[in-house]
Amino acid sequence: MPELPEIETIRLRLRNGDHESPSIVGRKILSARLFWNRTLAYPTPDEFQNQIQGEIIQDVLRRGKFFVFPLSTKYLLIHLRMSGDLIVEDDSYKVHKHHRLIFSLSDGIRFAFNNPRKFGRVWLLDDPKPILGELGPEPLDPDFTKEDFYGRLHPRRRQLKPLLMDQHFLAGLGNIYTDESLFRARLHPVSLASTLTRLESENLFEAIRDVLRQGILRNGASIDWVYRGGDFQNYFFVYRRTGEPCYRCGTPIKRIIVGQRSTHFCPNCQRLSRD
DNA sequence: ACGAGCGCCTGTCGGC
DNA sequence: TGCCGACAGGCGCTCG
Repeated sequence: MPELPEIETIRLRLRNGDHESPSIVGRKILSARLFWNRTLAYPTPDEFQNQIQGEIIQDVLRRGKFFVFPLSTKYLLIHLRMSGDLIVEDDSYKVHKHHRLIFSLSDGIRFAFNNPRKFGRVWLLDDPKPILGELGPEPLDPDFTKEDFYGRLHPRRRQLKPLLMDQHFLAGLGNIYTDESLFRARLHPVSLASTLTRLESENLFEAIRDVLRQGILRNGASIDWVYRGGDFQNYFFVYRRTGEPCYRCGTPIKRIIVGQRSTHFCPNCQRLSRD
């Protein structure tokens, strides 16, 4: 389920708690149970079990699509990849079949990494920089400006869609929010980045920020069997609307494959400008 | 530098 | 009912 707005929604629930589950901040990790070894990117299962015990969760942060948990002496990083959720529940519950890693916390509560497709990864590190330092800027960072964006975009001879989804270029966009951003900016997904005018680049920058902010306000999107509780899926303009009329001009929304991914756009509103 | 192809996984959905 | 292919919010790896 994971793009920036969904990760942010889960982050806020973990940090602040809600009517169903308490915050995990300030709680001690008593033990960890691993159900799928390859969930751990680093270190080994034995080292992980030993090092995590007794650590206290200091905060719940986010960088791009990564969850960042500063602990007493280390950093826990979690990436959901294509599916999954982070769940706080009573430790006496029957273990769900897709739970891959469970942290038992104080007061009979547990913190579970649910990951049906097993693509998600967990790191326990002294220093998160080697992983997080590779990421591009945070799109919603107030210090990230439209001039910065143009400066990064303009030198690139690359199609817009795969460039925007490249986490080294910009951190947080995935398939949904990229398609929605390009529609709002009226840009064709395979236009080359280097061909954008300064104005087009600024429009794209603002579109990305608007879409991400709206996604967060709606608590993310919930589609398929991975239901999250957000409702941004009801406000998509193009994503998974193949054949349905464009809300702006009525032209049927088109679906093509770009960079191995489904791509949805309005062939009338989003014209190609290759060179 | 860039794009295409593929692997990694489990599940849903539609067609026959 | 079952089987089969297409598809799914990600990313890292090869290979041209």
